[in-house]
Amino acid sequence: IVLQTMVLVAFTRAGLMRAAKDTFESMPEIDLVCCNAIVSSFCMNGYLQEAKRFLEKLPCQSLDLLNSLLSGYARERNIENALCLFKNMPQHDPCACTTVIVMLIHEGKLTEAQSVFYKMPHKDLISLNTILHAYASNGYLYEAVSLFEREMPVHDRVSVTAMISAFGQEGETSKAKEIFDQIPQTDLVSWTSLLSCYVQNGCLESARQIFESMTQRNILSWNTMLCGYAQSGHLEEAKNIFMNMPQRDVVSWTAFLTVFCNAGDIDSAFEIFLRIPQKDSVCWNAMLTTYARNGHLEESKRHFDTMPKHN
RNA sequence: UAACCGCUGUGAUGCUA
Repeated sequence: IVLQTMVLVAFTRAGLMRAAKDTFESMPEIDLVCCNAIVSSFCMNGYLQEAKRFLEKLPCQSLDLLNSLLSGYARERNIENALCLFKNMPQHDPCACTTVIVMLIHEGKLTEAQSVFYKMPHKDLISLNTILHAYASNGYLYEAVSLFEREMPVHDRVSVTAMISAFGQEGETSKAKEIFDQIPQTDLVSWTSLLSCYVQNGCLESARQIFESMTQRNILSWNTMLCGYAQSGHLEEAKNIFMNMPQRDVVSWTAFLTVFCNAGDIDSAFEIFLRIPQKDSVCWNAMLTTYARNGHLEESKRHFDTMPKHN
């Protein structure tokens, strides 16, 4: 059993689910370990109907397996099955609750997410952070602050990052900075969110200082700084960032395109647009906006008709 | 029983409304 289980697991890690399943079915005897292995790998690879069928045959269904299936449903946004499974689970651990809460938030059902949250017997830091972030990013600043200050015994970088973007969206840059200064251990994400806060509020000098003092940067931090210059029409600075960044993605290209949109330089914008690898709907829209904002009705109509997708 | 490692539920960037 042990050897065959090892083979089975090797197949699942390689994504060869068919072979894993054949291995499982050829086993003369099975035990809990190999059952768990096959079912959880079905879940992780999106074979949920298979997972469910196997799971129903097992004499005892471990909470871990039910959680795996639940997160499988959540991943493919199968709300109905997820909620049904959740209701019928013998226990709701923080992991299962958080999975459902995230799914509900994703669906815009904040009230339902809240009610799952309130019923949790043990609210761990991750579930608190999840709800905090939902408040913070949906404009419920008061609720976010109150949760953060009154109901959370401890905070980590994730909690603080949520608060920074909440304050940032409300234009409270100094409160964002105040909270940032309380983080015991900052990381790239918290630095970038403070950077983004300054950028969103047009504090380009503070943004620049933050950006320069960052000990590490990734494409998101470069993009954030680029957006700051792009949105405020700082052509030279934007060019400088764009030329010096180690890598570029669609976001970088689109941000750079908007510099020319704002400057009314349609030809340069279009040149940029043509060079964007892997165009997505946002960059198509950005080009459309460039025509529309600058009074080129005919061009914008033509561009609209060539767009692969409209939203 | 403990330590370490790996996986797993939460955080940061672009157009428009």
